[in-house]
Amino acid sequence: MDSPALLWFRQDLRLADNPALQAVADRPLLPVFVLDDAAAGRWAPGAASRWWLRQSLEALGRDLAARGTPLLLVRGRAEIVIPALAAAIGAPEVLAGRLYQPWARERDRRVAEALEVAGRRLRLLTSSLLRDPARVMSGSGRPYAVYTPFAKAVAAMGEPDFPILPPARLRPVAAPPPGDTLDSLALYPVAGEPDWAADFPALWTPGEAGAQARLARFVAGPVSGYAAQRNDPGTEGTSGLSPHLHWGELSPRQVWHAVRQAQPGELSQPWPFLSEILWREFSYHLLWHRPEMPDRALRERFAGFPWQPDAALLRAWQRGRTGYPIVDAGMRQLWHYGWMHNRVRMIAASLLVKHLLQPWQAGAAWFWDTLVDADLASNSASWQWIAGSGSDAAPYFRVFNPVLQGEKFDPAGRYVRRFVPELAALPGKWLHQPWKAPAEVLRGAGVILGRDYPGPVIAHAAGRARALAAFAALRAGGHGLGDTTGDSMDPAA
DNA sequence: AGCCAATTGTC
DNA sequence: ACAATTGGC
Repeated sequence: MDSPALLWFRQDLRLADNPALQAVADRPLLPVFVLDDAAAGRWAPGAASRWWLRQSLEALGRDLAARGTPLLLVRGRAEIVIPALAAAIGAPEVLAGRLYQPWARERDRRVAEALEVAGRRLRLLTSSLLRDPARVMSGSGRPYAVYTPFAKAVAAMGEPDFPILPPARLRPVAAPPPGDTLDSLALYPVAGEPDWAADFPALWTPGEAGAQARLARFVAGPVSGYAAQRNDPGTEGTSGLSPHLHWGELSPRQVWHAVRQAQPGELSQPWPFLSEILWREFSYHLLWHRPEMPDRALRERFAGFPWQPDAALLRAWQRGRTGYPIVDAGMRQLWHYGWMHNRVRMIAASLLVKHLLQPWQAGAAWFWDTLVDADLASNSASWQWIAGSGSDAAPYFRVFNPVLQGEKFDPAGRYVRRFVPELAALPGKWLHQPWKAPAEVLRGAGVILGRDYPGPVIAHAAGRARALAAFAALRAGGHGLGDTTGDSMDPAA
């Protein structure tokens, strides 16, 4: 069989362990990436993701070109572009890794239809998850709604298959059609790298080689102390693999087996980390079975939650000016590096939805634009989890105390001092609650509250009480809330 | 993978 | 006095 194949790269920007690439065998191959923002709509990649994507496409293009099969880049509607390319090279088959976002599922259906009209077909392979979400079902034959039984079920399916090696060589098609340039995809808002990304390269190396290097570094060190170190935002205790996994520069089973090789034997040892991989799987499981997850609360009850949308409060949170140092450190780390430590994501998200009563969708939208690892499944599931509106969510009455969380997880203050430098000279005792510091301590640290650093946007006790009252009103089935802010009431529908 | 106030336990 | 535990939110 020597007919050419079209290999459609989407969120599997790698050569190793790529089932679609393996399925091509040694047929002539045209690799293509299509930037189709119109199909994705609101969920087209955000700014930080586009920065990443541009670099990753550059890397993939280099890797493919080195094997004699340059990557074709095209801007446009996939259901037009893909069938046209398949026709141009006479490919009976288009191969791609399966996507799970609602918009992508719709689009794949349209692409498949357009191909079938011309007697061709779209073959989708599982390449970005350990298990296909449709294949994991509870004993009752229904999808899982709770993480723990889901994780147990996936673990009980046994270790995933070993990764596939990258192909030794690839054959190009005889006459590749012309494509667009990387620049013309306009993944950067202006020519040259955007200035907000100035420090991204210090932390990130997008592309398959960078992903492999990051994985190797993780399994050589942090993975062994993961259970203890993962909650310390001031150290590199986590893997930092999330953006690589999002774009599929690495597959979860490559990660799984690298970790298993470092920690063979009982699954319980590497479990704290592998469990995070399974949280990602669970998020995709939820997205597949509950496609409304990015937009609407999974718990019906929350449809009537009395959120109080407020542009100024949202902006203070976005800019890292809430007056809670651990939260502000996180929001600034996010802006600076396109990434935030997971522990801090929970604290910052909790403050936004509980103390500030801002709808979780507003927080999710900000993360979508600023995170290099923005992922529709993980982002939506996690925001709903923290808001209490998700399947298997944290109960709404769990309200993080940002002072206690800061003291518990950043006891030495390394993290806050790094990202909130205006507080760097404050002694540890006051670092997580500068408004309580005596005047002479503040003076000694060179801090004037309200000028150099804001006071707390809301007192913790008041914010907590208001959040619990809102929740109580919800439980009582009422839609009103006896708040004192009057006209700012605006229950989100 | 919560917080907090009340209660109980220990010196 | 203070720590550990508990139950409601």
